[in-house]
Amino acid sequence: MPTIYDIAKAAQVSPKTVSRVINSDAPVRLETRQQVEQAMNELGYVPSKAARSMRSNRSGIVGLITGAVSQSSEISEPHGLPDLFIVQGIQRVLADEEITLMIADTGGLAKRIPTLINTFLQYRVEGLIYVADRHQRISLPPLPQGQQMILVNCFDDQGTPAIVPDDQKGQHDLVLSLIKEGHRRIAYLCLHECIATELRIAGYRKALDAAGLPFDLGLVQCGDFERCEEEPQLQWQIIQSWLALPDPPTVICCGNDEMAMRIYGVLRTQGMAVPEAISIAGYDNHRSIAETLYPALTTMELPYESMGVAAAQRLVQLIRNEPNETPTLQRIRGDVFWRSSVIARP
Amino acid sequence: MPTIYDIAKAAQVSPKTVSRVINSDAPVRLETRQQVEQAMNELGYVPSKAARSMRSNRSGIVGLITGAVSQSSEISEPHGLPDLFIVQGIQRVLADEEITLMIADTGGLAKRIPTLINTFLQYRVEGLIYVADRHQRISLPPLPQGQQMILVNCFDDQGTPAIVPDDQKGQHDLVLSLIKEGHRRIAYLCLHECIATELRIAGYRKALDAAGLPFDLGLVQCGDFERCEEEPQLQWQIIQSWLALPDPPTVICCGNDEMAMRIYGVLRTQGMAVPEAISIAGYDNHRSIAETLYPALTTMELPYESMGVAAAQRLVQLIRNEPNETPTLQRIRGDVFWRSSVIARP
DNA sequence: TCATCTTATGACACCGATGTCATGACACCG
DNA sequence: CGGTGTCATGACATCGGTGTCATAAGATGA
Repeated sequence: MPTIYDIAKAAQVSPKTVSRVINSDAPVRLETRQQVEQAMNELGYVPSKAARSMRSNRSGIVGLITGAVSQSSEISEPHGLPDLFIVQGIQRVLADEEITLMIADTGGLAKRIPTLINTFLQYRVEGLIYVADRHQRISLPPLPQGQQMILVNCFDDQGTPAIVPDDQKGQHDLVLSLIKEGHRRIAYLCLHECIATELRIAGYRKALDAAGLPFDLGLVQCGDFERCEEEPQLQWQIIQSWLALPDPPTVICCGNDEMAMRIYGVLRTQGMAVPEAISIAGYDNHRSIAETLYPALTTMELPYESMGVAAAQRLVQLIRNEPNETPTLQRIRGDVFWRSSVIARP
Repeated sequence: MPTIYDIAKAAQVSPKTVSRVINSDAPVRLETRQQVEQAMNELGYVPSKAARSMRSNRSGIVGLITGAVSQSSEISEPHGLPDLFIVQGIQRVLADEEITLMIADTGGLAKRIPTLINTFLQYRVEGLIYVADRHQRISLPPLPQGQQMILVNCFDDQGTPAIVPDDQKGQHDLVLSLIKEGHRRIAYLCLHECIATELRIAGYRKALDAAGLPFDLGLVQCGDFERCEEEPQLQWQIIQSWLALPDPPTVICCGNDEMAMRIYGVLRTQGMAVPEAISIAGYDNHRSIAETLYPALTTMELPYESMGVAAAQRLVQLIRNEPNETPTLQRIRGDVFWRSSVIARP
């Protein structure tokens, strides 16, 4: 691979002049410039980032650590695939800023994180992004002074800037939409206990309050049995108990789209049509499920891509040392995706 | 960030001695080594890859280009998500080799490829990987002499080493499994015309031949109507025409798991139970669908992770200049995942 | 005791860019 | 015509490591 010296020799100028042509940071006579450009084309010159970043102290690299990427291949669990969209959002922003993204993944082992961070530090990354596979509280090892970092889909107690989904507002908006369509008795088949579930139940309750509807604790049940053999029966038991109520629910909100998909199966096995007999709503807007299900699923978007965009923009601000008044914990809102699994009630 | 000179000064040795401690490539007196190590710990020394790779001419970086990553966010199409598994497989191998992966994505625009390659060349990547979002023939711009590259999920006419799924063998094995379970009339609702479809139909036919069963052209139909409004009806028409045959099929193979999922919906709407009335098989082993559907879907795995592993291993071989006798086009086989959507026939 | 070898360490140049400063050729002005 | 300013270019040092070679101290053997 030719160097700037090879180009200089071929164009019969000094290396510094070649540098000036590349960076156009000082005037170069047209004729000289053309000679240099010709030499670069003929020799196929590509400048070395290593040399450049050594001199300028700017690597142009941002490092991203994610735990979810390979988790799914090791553990046979619902995989946290959607966080790919977070990476997409980040990429889009960074590409515009001419920043290169390096991605490392923990393979599900937290103890690998220090090693990964160290690798990134060797490349003198200008910033770090940690992406969690689900909304959670985390604690990362301390970084060198001045090293910027952003947390995505998680947060810590050290005040590191963090981008999380607004789970409370999300469930709130979804339930409010259902109420607007005339639903009064809204059941919630939630996920196991976790931060998202807590926030979403709060949002669910707030929406009912806002509409002046009573909060019925019996209508909120955990429907997540970790895909065990008996899951369909257990879920059906819950639904049956709801249907036996004097004032049964007209719609069931599910903890996520996968659960909604399984509830479709359970209901159909029992001869109940969606949405005619009962409406179903999901959460996540996991498109390969929500759009493909028949009928297509009404759901609340988990705004992964927007979260990625927000994270990258905030990191760029930090790197550029631009002032910003964003709170440490930045909550990103999603939209309701209204499809045919919910029908209006008079 | 401290440099090797700072460590040298703190430990009262020469920079070269510090280098020797870091690389353990020459004997250092125990006492000296300890001084150096202490200084490194105290100052939080992290060696600079830029400086290192400049001197050693080895970047330790491999570049990966993928078109699928952001395609899904721009175009509302079935997204090529599963190729994330390819990246996982690659990562796993490269991590063991202490190679860092840089990922760039075209955002679905082929014209961005030269720019992305150029960026990677600036980092002096030791190898390049191009990952396509579906099995296809491609043509990439020429690379500098000596630059290694591997194609994944695609191939070209220039003899670049390529890793593709063995679609023919895949469909063949799936159909053979169905035959072993007693199915004699096997319908195939395939995807639109493409390389995978062609190969899979060939595999389907070969399996029938091997079992001495006749190939009935009428049992192979394109069931892919690109999610248009009328898709369910059109699919039902095809299925109805099959059921009206004097010797109707007992199982339908679908072009992929998403299609199988939609066929579940169509059949149930028409009051046909899966698998009692008719068995269904998919393709891809897209787990969030195949495992979540009720009943769970029998399907042929698209061996994305193995493809990633094979690609990375082969690239490492090329980089290390190790001899290998692998053919240019390397076909990777997947397994049949037998679940409850297919029942045995007497 | 002196020549020879081994061990541990340092001096110095170099990888490929760029920042700083110097310099030569002109143009312009008084 | 000499002083000043601008333009285009080059010489040289530098970023943070490592390869090459030199060298001093101690070990070994004749």
